[in-house]
Amino acid sequence: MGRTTGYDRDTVLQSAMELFWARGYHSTSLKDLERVLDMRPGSIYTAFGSKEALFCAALDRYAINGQRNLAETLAKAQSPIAGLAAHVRMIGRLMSGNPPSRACMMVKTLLETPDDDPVLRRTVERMMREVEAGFADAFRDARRAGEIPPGSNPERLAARLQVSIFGLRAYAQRSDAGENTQRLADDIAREIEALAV
Amino acid sequence: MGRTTGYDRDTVLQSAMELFWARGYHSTSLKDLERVLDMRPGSIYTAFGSKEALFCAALDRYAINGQRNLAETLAKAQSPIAGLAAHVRMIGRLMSGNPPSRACMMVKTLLETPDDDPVLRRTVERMMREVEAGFADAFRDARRAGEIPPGSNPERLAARLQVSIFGLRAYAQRSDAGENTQRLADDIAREIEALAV
DNA sequence: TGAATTCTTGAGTGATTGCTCAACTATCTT
DNA sequence: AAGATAGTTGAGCAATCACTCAAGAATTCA
Repeated sequence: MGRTTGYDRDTVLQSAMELFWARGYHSTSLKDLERVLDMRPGSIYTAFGSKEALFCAALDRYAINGQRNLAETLAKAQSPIAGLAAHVRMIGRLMSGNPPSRACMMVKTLLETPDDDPVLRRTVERMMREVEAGFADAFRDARRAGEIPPGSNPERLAARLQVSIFGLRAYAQRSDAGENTQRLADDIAREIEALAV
Repeated sequence: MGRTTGYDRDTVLQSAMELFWARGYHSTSLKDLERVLDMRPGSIYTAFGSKEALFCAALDRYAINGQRNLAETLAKAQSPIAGLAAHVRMIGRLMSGNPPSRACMMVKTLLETPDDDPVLRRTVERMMREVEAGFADAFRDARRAGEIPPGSNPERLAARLQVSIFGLRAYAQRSDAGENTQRLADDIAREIEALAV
């Protein structure tokens, strides 16, 4: 009973994610959020508690989206290595669309957060560990299947891949990156494929 | 004639650079700057004009530092490829010291600046182009000297290297990166060395 | 229909932002 | 010593920040 909410929580979270992803945490004001979410401050605060909590919920949505994308690409691919290479090529293609930002929202958050931030920093680092662990799982699968040499180190390869993707998407954020982004994504994908025996 | 300045401009710029590098542009307030520079707002404004102009001067100092480091490493090295590999290994070592931030100040600026920022964004992108051009010069030298295959593409290799360094330093910003940073730097250095015939 | 409940509203909170400027201080020249 | 010049000071400005809360609106119960 009582009055029903006049917004759809999922839609609102998606909009918040896009805004935060584009502008970052500090550069996004509550006025911006009020406009984009079409909600008044009181409603925002009863719904999410604080700007920080809303950001965390938005970041969570972003991370879950990314994890689902990776899982789907891996599932569709003929092999783990082919899947990882396809994932990187897809990232390259995504940059040509008009995403809120070409840079990764997790990296943006990592870089604008002080080392000892108890909430945002811990949250984003946990998410990064999960993504990295997902890569490591795929490399482990590849090793088990004999797709890459038995001496390969999945954790090491996973960290190296995350570095490449972090870098690719930071580079892509340059407004003068142009066609380089696609080519770099392809170069990185080829490096992954070159791991196969 | 007239009163002499009570501060050393070079020292002040160094302090400003360290603060901005650590905290980023938006999260650094003038109160922070007043404390770290030991200057009152009036002095800061007569000396630098605005927070943005001071940031640009600090960023310029950062970029010049980096360019000098690269040039010195390349000059000391036995070959261009050896020099680039040494540069990457040096970056890995720098992360173990206590730099204001493990992430690159240029990347931090790129990621916290809107696409159409007329000052900060154009400035940082020009700097990135210069660094990338420096890498390309070294790869061109290597090709001319026959150190890498004649069919190598210096511009492409330079972009790929910049991506690796951007990524490495973003990864290193994670407080849980630990010894991975050193190992990743070494992995990247080996990839460069593997280009040699 | 009216009480109970839930959600929305937006003016307003104190704190902080980047920045200014009139008063003041130090140094130079004569 | 006195005037001219250059640099420093810090109280304070308008704007903005994240956030609050009393009042009003919508819905469900009896």
